[in-house]
Amino acid sequence: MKIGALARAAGVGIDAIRFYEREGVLPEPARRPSGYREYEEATVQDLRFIKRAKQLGFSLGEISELLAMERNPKATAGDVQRLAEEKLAELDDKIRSLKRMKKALQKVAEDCPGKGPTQGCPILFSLTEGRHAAPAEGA
Amino acid sequence: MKIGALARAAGVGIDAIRFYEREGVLPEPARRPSGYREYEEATVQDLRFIKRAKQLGFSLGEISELLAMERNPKATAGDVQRLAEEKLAELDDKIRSLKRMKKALQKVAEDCPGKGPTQGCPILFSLTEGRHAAPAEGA
DNA sequence: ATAGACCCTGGAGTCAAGTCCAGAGTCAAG
DNA sequence: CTTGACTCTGGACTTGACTCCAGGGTCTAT
Repeated sequence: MKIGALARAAGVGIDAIRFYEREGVLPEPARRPSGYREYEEATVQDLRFIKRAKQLGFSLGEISELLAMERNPKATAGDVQRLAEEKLAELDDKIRSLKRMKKALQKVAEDCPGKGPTQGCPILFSLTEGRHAAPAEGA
Repeated sequence: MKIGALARAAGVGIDAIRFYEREGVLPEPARRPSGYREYEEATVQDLRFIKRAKQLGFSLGEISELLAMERNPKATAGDVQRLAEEKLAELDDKIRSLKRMKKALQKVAEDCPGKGPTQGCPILFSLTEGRHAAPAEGA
């Protein structure tokens, strides 16, 4: 299978495949005498693996690890679990941080009259005066 | 006030201030004959405004708009509110997306025995086989 | 044999929001 | 006057995950 067919089969871009190979996420494939990359069916699965892991929030670096574990007979399910738990914690942090932002913005926005001059807008006011949760630095 | 004092007073880096000026977020300040930037007290407030707006999730581009509205007498509280609501919606999207990821990862991880070979790990299995409920991505 | 689709490499560009640097000039204190 | 701290400019670099390009070579169907 040539790279174009692989890309279509896996639903990724050709450049992304070459990029994964440069970065070591995927191994260098066999080559035809012409230099064309020649892929096996299994590589479609590898690319789908990468796609799904990305959807779960893993970075390419982490996906490399995951792929390496899959291939390494000495790796254990515990290793994979550890990575998954780190990622879960990371996801939780991000969610919490975003929720904090959302709450703060809602709080600030709820009294905005939605009309009239900006002077009456509590959003700008709170950003300007900032007497909310802002810690005083360097008194 | 020179740039170093301003940076300390506002709690940002000197380079960040110069960057904001280059990007048009802050106006170019007055200059001494030597070329040194000379700031007014009020700029400390502008920088704090930027800091807080960033904490609420606004990008520098959006902060420029916010600052422009604050200065433009024709801008209304409704304009500000619109921006805030867009941002709130954006925040919500991100939270939802992250939660989706988290759920999917949890689902996949909950059966992982945490020991033994990777063959028994449902995390890798689901990434490889992908026969779980693959959440349709945005499109 | 030839057209047109496909592939190769290496490198540059993208986005955001800065940070870091060199080399030169300026300011304040002693 | 001399330090030493500060500031100036312009440009390069960072992170992550690609995308896009030029200027070639190759493959396949007719």
